[in-house]
Amino acid sequence: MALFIACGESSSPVHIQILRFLYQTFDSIKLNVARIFSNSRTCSDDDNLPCTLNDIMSYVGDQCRSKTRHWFSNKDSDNEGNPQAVFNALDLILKENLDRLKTMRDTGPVRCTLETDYRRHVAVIRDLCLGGKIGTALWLRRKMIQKGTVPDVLTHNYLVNELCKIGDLEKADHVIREMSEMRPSPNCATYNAFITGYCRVNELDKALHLFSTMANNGIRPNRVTHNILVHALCKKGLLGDAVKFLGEVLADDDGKATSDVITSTILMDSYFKNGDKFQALALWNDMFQKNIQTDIVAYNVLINGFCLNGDISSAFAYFCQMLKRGFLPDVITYNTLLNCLCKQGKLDEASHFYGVLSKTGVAPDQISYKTIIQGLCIHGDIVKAREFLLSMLEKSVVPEPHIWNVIIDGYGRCGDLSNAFSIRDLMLSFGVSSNVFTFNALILAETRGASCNLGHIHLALQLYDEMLRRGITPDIITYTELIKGHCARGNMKEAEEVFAKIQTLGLAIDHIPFRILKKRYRRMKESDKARDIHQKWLLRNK
DNA sequence: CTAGGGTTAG
Repeated sequence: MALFIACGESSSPVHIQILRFLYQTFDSIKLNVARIFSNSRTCSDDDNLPCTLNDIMSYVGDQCRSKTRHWFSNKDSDNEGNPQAVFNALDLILKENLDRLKTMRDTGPVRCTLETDYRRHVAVIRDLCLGGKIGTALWLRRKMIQKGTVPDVLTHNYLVNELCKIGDLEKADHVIREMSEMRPSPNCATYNAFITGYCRVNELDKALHLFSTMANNGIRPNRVTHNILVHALCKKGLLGDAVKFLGEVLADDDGKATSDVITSTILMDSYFKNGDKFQALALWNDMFQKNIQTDIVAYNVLINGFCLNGDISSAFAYFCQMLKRGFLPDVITYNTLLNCLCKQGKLDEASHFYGVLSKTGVAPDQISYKTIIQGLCIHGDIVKAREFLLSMLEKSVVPEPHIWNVIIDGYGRCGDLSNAFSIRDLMLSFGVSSNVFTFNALILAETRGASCNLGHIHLALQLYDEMLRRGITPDIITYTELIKGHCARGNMKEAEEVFAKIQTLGLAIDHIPFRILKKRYRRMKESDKARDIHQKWLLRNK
């Protein structure tokens, strides 16, 4: 009934199909929701509870949406129905049903065997974790435990992993404690997730401490554990410690020192980043000697390593080798090489390579576009950069803010204010909001105009006001640009005011604002004031 | 997709 109302009076084929679809998918969803509610007779004291109902609804809604989308994509005719209207209708129906289910909850639980009940609940917890609804997932876990059914270690690991991913290590710790005191006992994957969590928030010492307690708890760290810590050490620039660590843990392994491709990849990457391509290559060759199967990530690290070295011909040599060995390059391989070509100013080759990329079925991503558009802008080919932007729009890919900003900046730097602003307007029309970088690019465009064509500094100031009105916080670049603009016009009083403002705000300041002011005072033969600025600079560095 | 490696960056 509600469905007919929601869909309107039309009974076109598409609506009938939607109806059929809804009735097919709805039962399973209802079941899930019912199951959740059937266990919630007592109110939880969990602090996450207030969001529970919303979470369930959005969870169910998401499932429905994705199914609907899938359903739509399978139809190529009768498809001019408005999907948003369908989603609205769906939401409406879901809300009604949730209300009904609430009533059901009070009148009696849904009958089901314990085993299917358990399996469904566990599956819901897993899905909630993967969907980022950790609060609801924890709540459901507690409900299960209160009913005397304890989720297995795998399900707990999903919970721990999600908690660590959002950085709530306190709660992860709490869950793991409960696991240790009751059941299920944490396993190696539990610890690995927890260790990764600490590494992610840069608490390496805690991660290492956790590692050292594993043996006491009767859990043997595995290769994954080692890789997590080796990677974290490398990322902190402690390659030497990483190698030492690896040597120690492998020595404890009764000489069964089987290294794997991931460990080698981590170390190889780190050697390259430390500028030691010989050690990196030694590792690569070692992998072949030990008959370790390489993979595409290892190749990407190798290719990127040579790119970092500026050795583009070796990078392409290994690119060819990987093709010959039957490894299909992925978008990261292409982006790496594309970036290298752009950095070296080989824009023609980069464009050509981009053409190859798109013909081999590797879809370019935002990074591909960003790389090539930025390369083109830096090397002055703003026209071509703009063409790439438009080609994205033709493919219905909405560029991320950074890409728009690069083009706006490109126009600004070559003095084309009208195009800079028209791209900004185009960006807004696609629903992408300006950010601090957008405004900085526009302010730079205006102050550049001001330096050759005295009189436009007020336009830059207008932009600054607009920025504040929109709640975008100016950064050091914004203020530096304003100082530059004021100096260009000789408004030294205003320039000094902005300079003072930077210091009041306590923004991290570099040498640029000092240099701009000093230079200007020197040019004005105001050597006292120039010296004054210099003194301030020296004072800062004390 | 129970846990581990690679590409961008005004």
